[in-house]
Amino acid sequence: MATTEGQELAAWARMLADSTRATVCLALIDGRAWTATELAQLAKVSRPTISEHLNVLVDGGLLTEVRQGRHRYVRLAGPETAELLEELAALAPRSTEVATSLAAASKRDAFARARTCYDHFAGKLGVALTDTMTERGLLDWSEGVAITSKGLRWLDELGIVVDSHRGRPAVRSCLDVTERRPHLAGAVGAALCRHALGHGWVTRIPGGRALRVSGAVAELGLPDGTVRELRSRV
Amino acid sequence: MATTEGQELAAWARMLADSTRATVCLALIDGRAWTATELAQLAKVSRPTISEHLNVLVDGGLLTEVRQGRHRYVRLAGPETAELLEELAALAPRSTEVATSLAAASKRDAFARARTCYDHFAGKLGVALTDTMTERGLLDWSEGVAITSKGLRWLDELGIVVDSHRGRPAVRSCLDVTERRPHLAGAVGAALCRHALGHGWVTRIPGGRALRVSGAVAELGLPDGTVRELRSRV
DNA sequence: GGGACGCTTCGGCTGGGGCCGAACTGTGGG
DNA sequence: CCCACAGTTCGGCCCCAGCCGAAGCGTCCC
Repeated sequence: MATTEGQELAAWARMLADSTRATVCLALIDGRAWTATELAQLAKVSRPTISEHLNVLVDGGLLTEVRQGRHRYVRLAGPETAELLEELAALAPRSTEVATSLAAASKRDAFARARTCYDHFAGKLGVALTDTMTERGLLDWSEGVAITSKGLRWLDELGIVVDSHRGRPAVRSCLDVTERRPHLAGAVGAALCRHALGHGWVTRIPGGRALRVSGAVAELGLPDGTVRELRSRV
Repeated sequence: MATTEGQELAAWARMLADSTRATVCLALIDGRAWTATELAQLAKVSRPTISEHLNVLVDGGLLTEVRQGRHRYVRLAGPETAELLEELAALAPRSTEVATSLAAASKRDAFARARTCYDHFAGKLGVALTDTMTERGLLDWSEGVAITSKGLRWLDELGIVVDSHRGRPAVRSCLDVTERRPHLAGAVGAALCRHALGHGWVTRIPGGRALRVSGAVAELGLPDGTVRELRSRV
């Protein structure tokens, strides 16, 4: 007998139904490739254990792996996967955190201010950049979202190369979890993020997806006030 | 120690990680309230078993229940839940169905043509209705989606009452799983669906979410050609 | 070649989750 | 008042998934 729709959904959900695997997947939303040992440390389990978990996730199509020498690198299978995980993580929170430490609060602040969502910008930074690009006529939202010829010229002037392989759409809208408004995703979103990271306009804050924003981020055309706000309080 | 984000996500996913529970949730996407016994029959498990599963889902916030006399009615907690399930079910399909029976094919056809997505229309019908409303200036997509004053007047003329309680947005865009284009959701989408069902313009095909479309659906302003297409092949 | 290192396989332990039948509770109807 | 019926609780069964330590495999580097 054919597998029913319910069985398929259950099989899929089962991949995330273990806290070790869920932790791994959430960590991978940063879009980078992690080694098995790194993930074992993160999830606080032994290497044999993480090895099995990664097998499950790769076999299930949630992750892809690249073997390089004696290393096993895994990453999320694609942007759609990351977006779905973001949504799930946002919808799951029945955590009624009452007393929060100062450290946790400032961490959450940094997360809300600027972070990566898989391979593009999110948080206040992501939304502000999207807004600015729209105001400057670089994006057109009349029918979904599209990049204008002016937008393409702008990318060119910045020296940003967009590789839109495998039919990935150039631009795509992605709902921001903290801002509840759309930010820019797609190949262009990824290219902008890669460019800014490569030039040190933003840098990753270790241990999470949060970003530290430097003044040079103004190169992306953001208003001075916005840049100042994004940089305040470290 | 506080529960980590990974544990929360895992706890949430665990609700769907059982094929019986997953089957139940998918059945409930039709937006109706089902009794425990009905669901037990559907999922082919005993009544004690379904009772426990429903406890899990209600406690987890995925379902809400109403007790009426000796009956226990459950339904999905809300439209967002339904939409998330739709997305998950659409992303999960690693089913490589090769040989499909004629019955299954015609069933899938009916499903793609017209169905409910929780409490609003989906499939070709949902997308066509959304397009028509947009062309006639009843919806405005310049910034997200909104209903125009002309749209409100149209609803009034049809005698459709929109109850937008608990701050549910009047209109909302929901990605159609089969058409891969947005269709109308939100309180207005629900009201249109309820109205059409109530007047017999569409009727449910038993055993699923698919709808049978009558010629009277033209009352919603759909072009003749579209109506004919939606009605063809039963 | 040999040792360090990243990862995997294997065996065995353990807990928890899903399932049912039987018995129980509570509601509704004649 | 008694029976039919919806749903629940209880006890017990079984299976599987997650975990680890020990041992094995393959790669890199000196």
